Amino acid sequence: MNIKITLPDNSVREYPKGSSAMDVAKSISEGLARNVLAAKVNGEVRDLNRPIEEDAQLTLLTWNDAEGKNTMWHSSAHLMAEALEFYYPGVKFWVGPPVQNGFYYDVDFGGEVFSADDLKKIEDKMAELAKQSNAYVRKEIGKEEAIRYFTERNDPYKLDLLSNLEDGSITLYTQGNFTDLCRGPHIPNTGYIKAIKLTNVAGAYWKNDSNNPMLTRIYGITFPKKSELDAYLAMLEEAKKRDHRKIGKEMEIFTFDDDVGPGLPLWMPNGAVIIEELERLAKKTEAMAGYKRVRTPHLAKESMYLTSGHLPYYADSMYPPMEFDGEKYYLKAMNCPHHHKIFKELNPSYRDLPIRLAEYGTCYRYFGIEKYVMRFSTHEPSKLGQKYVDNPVLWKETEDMVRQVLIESNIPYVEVPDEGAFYGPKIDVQVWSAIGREFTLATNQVDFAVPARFGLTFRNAKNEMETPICIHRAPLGTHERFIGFLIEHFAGNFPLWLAPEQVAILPISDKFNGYAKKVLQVLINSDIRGLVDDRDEKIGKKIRDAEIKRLPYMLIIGEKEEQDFTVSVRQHGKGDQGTLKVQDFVDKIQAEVKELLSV
RNA sequence: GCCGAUGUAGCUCAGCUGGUCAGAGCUACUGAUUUGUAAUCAGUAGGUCGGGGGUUCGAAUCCCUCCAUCGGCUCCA
Repeated sequence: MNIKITLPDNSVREYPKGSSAMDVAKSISEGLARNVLAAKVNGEVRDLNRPIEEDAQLTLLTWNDAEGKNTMWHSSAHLMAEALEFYYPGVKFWVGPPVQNGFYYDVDFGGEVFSADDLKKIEDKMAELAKQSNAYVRKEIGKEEAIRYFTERNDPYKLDLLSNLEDGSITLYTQGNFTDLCRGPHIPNTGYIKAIKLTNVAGAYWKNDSNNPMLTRIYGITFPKKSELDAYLAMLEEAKKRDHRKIGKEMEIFTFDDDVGPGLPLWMPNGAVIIEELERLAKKTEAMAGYKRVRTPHLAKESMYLTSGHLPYYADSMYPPMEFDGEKYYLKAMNCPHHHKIFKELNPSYRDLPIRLAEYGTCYRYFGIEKYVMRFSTHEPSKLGQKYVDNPVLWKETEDMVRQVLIESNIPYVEVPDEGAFYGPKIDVQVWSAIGREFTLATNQVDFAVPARFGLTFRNAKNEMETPICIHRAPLGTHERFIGFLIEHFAGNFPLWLAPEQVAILPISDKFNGYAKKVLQVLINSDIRGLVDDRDEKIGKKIRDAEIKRLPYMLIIGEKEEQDFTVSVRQHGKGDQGTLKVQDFVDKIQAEVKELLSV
């Protein structure tokens, strides 16, 4: 008897009943049979060798499919468990799922410390076991039998899992000397795993509950080819090189000091230049949009944050208050309450609206990149009055309004429930750093609560008092985050307008230091940031150092240049660009900056 | 808060089974060299080995404690 198998391209093939997905793969091509890792049968991911008993939609999953990768990594977790059991007989296992980049297994070593130094021997053992190409064997088992099995093995974790499983749906998988309670699926045998790297060991609470004991979580990743592992490791190295903490220090952008305190950056001269350039751009943009600048103090009394309503929500992320004359003062964690006070003093009429205020103040909160996404955060109705201001009508109104704006402006976004601010919905720009950390860069927040708390009003056209709605904006987020993002995005190779130092003037020998300084003066007079490397070094060394410092332009000058009042231009990463008159170089730089800044 | 790692000269790191273990490279400084597109040579200087306490005849090294940094504590057989 035959069954009909429908493949993703909608072609239909007939096979004897009970054929496996592997049989299908073999019938299509030898290469496919070699690369296939698992099969999706009628939407369910299954082992390749399980017989198919009826007509089915079949997708053969390879390393190029997320589900194929996950199957491989899940099987790798079992392989790691086998290796661990070899060296640590009696260890207990909790769960070992595939994750974003690889897999982990949570392990109870019974008090023994397992540290990163122990990873290598496990890795080696895994490689040895992988070579044996042991099959992953599936076995269906009754619940009672399963309970007996894991009771005998004195395994409280698997018994805990079993307690939530239904009889008839329980399976064990065995490869080599290791058997685990597992729903599968798995790759056919351990030989598919060709490259192994155990990456990290960390603590993780059992069931993610800090009241529970802590298990040892071991992270790893595997590949079907050695070359893919090498590429992955190279990618990690590359990301590490972009880490803003490393580059920031290297380029003398910012530093931290134990005496100043954690999370309190000291912006060095190079960092200050970047901040000032960014603010200059932001100020210009805001001025064009009708914003007016204000300045407010770094402190405010507790009463203001009680009025605004921030204190209960932000207490954890604000520094503790300082007391003076019986009053509590807080370092400001946000500008908006101060700005509400200014609004009140302005006492506007509807003709004055909207009032647009902007400030680049220092706020205090306790606490690489190629992609970003607009995140529209909304509230969770069940949490009104707790996490959110209790005003369901305004929530609905403003959320609909913001959604409409996003759609009409053609801005792609993802909607995230239960992430709104306590006073209203918000739009964030989410980015991912080179080292994989997600954070919020810029934010726009609708606020229909705080203006009322401050008693803000304006006079409407009917000469009645009305409460305004406030929109909070943080176009740059914090300097730390924004500049951190820029560092990683550019890997420290800032565009000309942001580069702390734009031009290095490199005299061939000290005979030309005088001319170099003249050229520097011309640059300075033209608002170009430059320096002269007048060290007693050979030109090759000066160039090398300027390249390492990521200086966008180098001007090499010697006898020829001095005679003709020219400079020999070299561009960072691009090499020799020929000779220009000094004034032509100035024009070129100014034009380039202008072009970069005209968005 | 918890688990693990790390903290040695301005920077990157070696030394850490206790006794020529206080080192290297870069940087800085001095001198020689006067250099044409990614490292000239030589010399000099620089450190309470994160802070504090303890064990010992003797501690960078072992123990305790505190501080700071990094990774993790989300992806449920």
